[in-house]
Amino acid sequence: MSGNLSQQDAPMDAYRQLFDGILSQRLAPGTKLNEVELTQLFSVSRTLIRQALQRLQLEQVVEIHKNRGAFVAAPTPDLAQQILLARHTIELAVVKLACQRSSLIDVEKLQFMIDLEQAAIDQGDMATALRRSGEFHLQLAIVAGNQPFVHALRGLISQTSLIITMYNHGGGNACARDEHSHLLNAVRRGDAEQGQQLMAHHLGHIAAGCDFTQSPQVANLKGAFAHLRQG
Amino acid sequence: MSGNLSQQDAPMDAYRQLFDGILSQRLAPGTKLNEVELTQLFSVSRTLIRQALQRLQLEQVVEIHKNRGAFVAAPTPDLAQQILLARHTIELAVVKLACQRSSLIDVEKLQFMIDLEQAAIDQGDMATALRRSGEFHLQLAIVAGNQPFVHALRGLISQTSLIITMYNHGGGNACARDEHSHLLNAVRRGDAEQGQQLMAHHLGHIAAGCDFTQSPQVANLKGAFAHLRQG
DNA sequence: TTCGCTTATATTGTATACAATATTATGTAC
DNA sequence: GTACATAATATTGTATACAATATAAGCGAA
Repeated sequence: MSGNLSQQDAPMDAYRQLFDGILSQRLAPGTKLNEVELTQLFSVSRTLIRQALQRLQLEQVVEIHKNRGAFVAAPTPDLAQQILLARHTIELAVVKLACQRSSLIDVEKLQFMIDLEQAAIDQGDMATALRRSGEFHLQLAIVAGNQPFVHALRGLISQTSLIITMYNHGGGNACARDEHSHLLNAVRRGDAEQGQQLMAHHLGHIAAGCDFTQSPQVANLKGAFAHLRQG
Repeated sequence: MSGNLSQQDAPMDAYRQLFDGILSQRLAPGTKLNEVELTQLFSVSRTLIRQALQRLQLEQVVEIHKNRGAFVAAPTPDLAQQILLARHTIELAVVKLACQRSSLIDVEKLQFMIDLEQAAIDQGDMATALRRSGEFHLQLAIVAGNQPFVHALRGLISQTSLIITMYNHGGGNACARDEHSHLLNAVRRGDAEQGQQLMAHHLGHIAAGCDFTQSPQVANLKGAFAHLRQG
């Protein structure tokens, strides 16, 4: 049903916790990810922590500096624009494929994800909304049926979350629901032309909502995972 | 000058050996990569072998099945076409950027890489030629100045090598030199339109050279690395 | 023989131990 | 007090040891 990269593993656990922490903006860009702290937070050995960190690095969400440790990535304005351009290129191709291939079930699932995103928005939980927005885009790539696109977008979408955390100045993301809905309508009708146009606008809005002249806030590690400290 | 992903490390060593082995077609698709055998071949501990394998997995060049081990990836015909489509999408964008941004030094380096590839062809070393062909495409992405494209293409190009190993039936790749040269000419002139057209043809030829109706040859591990066995 | 079961071996998964490097703290000279 | 050198600490890098799983071998019954 979804990308089957060996689910339910123990290593996956630390990975997903960190991944969600980053996408939900609990882990701010630049945050140092101390390995032993993470072992205590997740109750696994450093081996698995390091696996998770390496994977996150290869997804470009974490930077690892030799002998210095791992940090949540903090894309520069220049890199941020490269990322958004890459998304533009890939997602235009994705939406075209999705328009050509999507089944009824695909559309239903996408609609469900839009509803989930909206629910988060209604509750004022913008962090969750942001994460679900990303999941919608990724699902679109899955529907498109192109594994390399899914793979590439997984990293790019996560990085976009970091970009929004760093450079977005409120407001801009609220219109996301309508844009996703309109996008899905184009997919429903199989109107690739229209779908691509909407996607281009949508991604353009993300970029437009960002101010690439000022910099980050760096949170601390234990604070971000306070909710799962037992003691 | 090139992508600076921490060079000269010990872990990099095992990674690069395996990577080159795959790209040079010494390691055939489907080959089981036994961890202890690799420790002996490369004289490092399993820790580093596993790191290398994980990285190769995330580049989609190796598949790791839980409790079963690592195998050189063997793309199905369907996946192969997805990969070539992804390359088409990304590399058309890449060549456009390269046409807009390339400096004189960039062009010289690209020309040098074409010469290297041709040298390998002249010596009849098609495996090396294939690897260098891939390096040319990757360098083009570097010149284009888009890090996500570089990142994505690294994996896609490697996978293409596997595809050619599995499905290509001779001949088709010989025309590569001229195609790369023509491509570079378009970049020199900054003619994005022409560059994209040539790139589309070039990638089309790769696909055209493949017969997706028959399957692989699987080599053994020790044979592929016989040249570095000290004994 | 061949199928199925049981046991032995091999291989991978995870945790720990040790080594190398970087960071911080301490103390002394100026 | 500041700057520098040196020592103590903390953190990461790598190798090994142990656990869990899968694979292969042996064996008996149909």
